[in-house]
Amino acid sequence: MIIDAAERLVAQGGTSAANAREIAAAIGYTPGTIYNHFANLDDLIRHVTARTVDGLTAALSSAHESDPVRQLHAMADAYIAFTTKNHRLWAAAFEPLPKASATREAWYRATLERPLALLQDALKPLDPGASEEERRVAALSTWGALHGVVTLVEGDGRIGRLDAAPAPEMVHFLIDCVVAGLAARRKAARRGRTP
Amino acid sequence: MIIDAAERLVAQGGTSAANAREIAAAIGYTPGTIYNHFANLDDLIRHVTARTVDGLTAALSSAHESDPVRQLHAMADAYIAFTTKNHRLWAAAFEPLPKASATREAWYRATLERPLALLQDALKPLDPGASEEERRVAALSTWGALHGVVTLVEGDGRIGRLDAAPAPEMVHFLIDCVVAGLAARRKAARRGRTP
DNA sequence: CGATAAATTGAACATCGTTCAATAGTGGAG
DNA sequence: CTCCACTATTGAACGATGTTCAATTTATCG
Repeated sequence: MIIDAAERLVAQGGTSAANAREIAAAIGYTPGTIYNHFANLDDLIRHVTARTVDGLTAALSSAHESDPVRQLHAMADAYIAFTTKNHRLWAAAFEPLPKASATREAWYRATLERPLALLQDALKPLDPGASEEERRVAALSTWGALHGVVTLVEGDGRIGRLDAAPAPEMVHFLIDCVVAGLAARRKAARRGRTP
Repeated sequence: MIIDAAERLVAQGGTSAANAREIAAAIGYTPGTIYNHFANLDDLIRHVTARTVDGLTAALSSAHESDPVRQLHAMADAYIAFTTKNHRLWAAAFEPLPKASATREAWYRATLERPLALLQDALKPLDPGASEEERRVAALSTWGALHGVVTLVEGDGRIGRLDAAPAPEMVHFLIDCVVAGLAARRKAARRGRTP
């Protein structure tokens, strides 16, 4: 219930709108109550973020294409659609925290791994010879690339929101680049094996 | 002088450490003085960010390689070196602002365009047939990709700081992907022209 | 020197996260 | 039903923060 209210407030007005007093008012309680259920506000917002990441995982899961390359593009489209639709929630997930939250609970880290695993699976047909570690790096890089583009184009930061930047076009360009890069790597590996 | 102090404080402890009273104390003045020179703290931090971006521009400018591909990799290295060395300042540049700073002054936008132009120039030899607009999209995408990787690996956000992620390796992988992607695009264009 | 302009002050206000003794509510045992 | 242990909730408080502004100090120049 508290998480519901906090999620709604973050989605509407960002983390600054999700302050203790507003959340409490939204559910008909007082600020003190929140601290009986969460260590502090960051803890609460982290639960909201976990939900957001789960939403992204679901969005990525709904992309189904037979061709591996089309599958990647579909996932990129789903990614952009999700982050633009929930861009306040998404921004909250990447807000720098005043004090780096030292302890990262296992359930939270598992949540973060889930969308990464989807991407890693989607990359598998494109680079069958690669090791698991190589594929993880490729998946992380690809996720980072998508994330960076969305941040630059739609971010609310002091740098973000560069105008006239077509996010979908940029993301598809990068996906094509990753596909080409993996193909080149595979070709290089074949050449190394049978010279 | 105020900007100097604010920059030092942000570099040490992030934007939360650069509050009005600390900045004032650092220069031997009182909080009120700051508001005679800047509209508000965000305005001040934006000036700090502009300096940071100028620093990145300088860092990217110092990369000089004859081979275009090596040039890109050198710039990526310079990018990573800069953002890790100044990662508090860099994080401040991408902090989501409570209220989206509506008016973006011309001088500030010019500052943001400078590193992008460097990247755009470096991409030119790799895709000579492309239009200026295509190259801008490619440069923006590449910048976004680098930015996203660094954010994921070194970010202090609720998602960032995924462990065991080697940023340099990821960035070089992405650069190779962009190179391969541009080569593929060039090849496709040639095929289209002389079938 | 004296008057006008500019810069600086310091106290105040509102808002925020957070704490905690006091209070209200709940669910069984006798 | 009564009482008691326990839990949940409260609301007032504290400290820190961004910001304002009349009063005061400092600088400038005729």
